[in-house]
Amino acid sequence: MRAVSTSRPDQQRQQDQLQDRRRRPARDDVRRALLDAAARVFARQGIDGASLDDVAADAGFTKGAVYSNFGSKEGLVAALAEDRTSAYLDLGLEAVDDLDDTLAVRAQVLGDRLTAAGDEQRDWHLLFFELWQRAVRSDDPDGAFRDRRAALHAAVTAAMEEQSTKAGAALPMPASELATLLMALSNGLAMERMIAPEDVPDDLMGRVLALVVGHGPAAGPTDAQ
Amino acid sequence: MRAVSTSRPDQQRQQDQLQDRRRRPARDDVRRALLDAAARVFARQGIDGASLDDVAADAGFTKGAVYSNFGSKEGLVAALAEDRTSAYLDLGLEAVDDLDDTLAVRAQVLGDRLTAAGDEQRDWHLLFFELWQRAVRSDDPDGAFRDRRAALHAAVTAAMEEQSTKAGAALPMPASELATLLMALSNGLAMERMIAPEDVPDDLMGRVLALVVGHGPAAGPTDAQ
DNA sequence: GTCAGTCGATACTCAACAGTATCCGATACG
DNA sequence: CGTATCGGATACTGTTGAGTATCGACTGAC
Repeated sequence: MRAVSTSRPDQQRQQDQLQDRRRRPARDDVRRALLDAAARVFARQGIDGASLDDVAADAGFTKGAVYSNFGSKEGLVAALAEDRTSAYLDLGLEAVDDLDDTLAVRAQVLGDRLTAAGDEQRDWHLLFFELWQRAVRSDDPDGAFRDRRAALHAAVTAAMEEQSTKAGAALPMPASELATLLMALSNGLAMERMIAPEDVPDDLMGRVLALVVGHGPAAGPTDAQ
Repeated sequence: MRAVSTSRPDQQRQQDQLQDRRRRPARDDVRRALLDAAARVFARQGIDGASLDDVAADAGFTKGAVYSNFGSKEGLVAALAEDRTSAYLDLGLEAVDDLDDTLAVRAQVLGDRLTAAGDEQRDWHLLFFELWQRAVRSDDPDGAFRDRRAALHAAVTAAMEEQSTKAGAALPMPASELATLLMALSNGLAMERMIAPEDVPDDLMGRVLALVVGHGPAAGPTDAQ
């Protein structure tokens, strides 16, 4: 059962890992492994800076597997964007959900969670910025990335409205603008934190969000009128 | 896209433009032209995606000029970072300077200016993000980009403190954190605006800044209601 | 057990590009 | 003028990497 790897080629090592020895891995597993490897390698070296050989080798396969599964490098990138942007959306929503407190406290907690998530997923965040760049450069308005971002924005907006209603407190600006602000702040602070961690305290984002949200036109935290 | 030019090689066209025909352009002019072309081409195609031939051709020269002036592609990128990051710093400081009003109003104006600047300099902003990426990936703590960013942060912090003193109003958080916040917000909102302009109203940044700054612990101006 | 189809490995092609060596003409200086 | 130097053009090299053609082994169906 031990994965003896003395001098046998990569694809056999991979097969040992994924299933029993000499068994061909299921297609979905290969796909997954390649996508995960692509996320790692692209994040570290940049999409343009990484070759398909690099990606495939990291997954324990060869380029052939990539072409068989994704058709081209561009196809791999598109699949990756699809795959990982969904994960991002889920993470954001999860952070907003099932909180039960005043708006300001919720905002604080949300900020802390997003900051922590950004730290843990530094690599993925780098990849995210690169996908964003590609989407902006290719002014195709129907890219997967744009769609996903729009969905995230809509979901966050809805969550904001819901939270505001539940808390019975008005928001300081339209929910949709707050959603934009949240996303911008999350990305912007993550950037600053990556390049100069000492300038971005752990709780900064939470404090700012609490400040903004707690300053509603109809109901601040202390002056409920 | 050939202009009216018939068949004369590029370097002669360039010489015609910069000085009289057949006159060799001054070294500094060549350098400038190459840097400007690099900013344009890199912003549009990405640094990795653009070849030195592309850059040189855009400036009306050939690759030889690049190697003669910058030694390597990496050298060109470094010089570009040096050149353009200074410009960015100046723009930020200029936007903060010579304002004379309440803190909140100043914040509002500052936000508007930064937003407008981001719109006008979309290309440069894209390049900026790519330089940021490179700086983050190469964890060399002494890169020109990091240094420049640190200088900008320090300058903005100082400006914040000065403004706060002049206005006689306390800030809602340390000036240094406000500086971080300002930079993050500027970058983050610029990103959102590039990919989804309709989600980011012109005055959003100004309003948020005013909201934050107007909510000082010791002196909110009138407390918005 | 046999056979067809599939999937990934392997070995290529071909183009693009960073970098280099050399050349040539304009400028600067005697 | 004549000559040396300098800076950019031109032609070349080597390498890298995307994409392709083919091959062989595993799988699943009967």
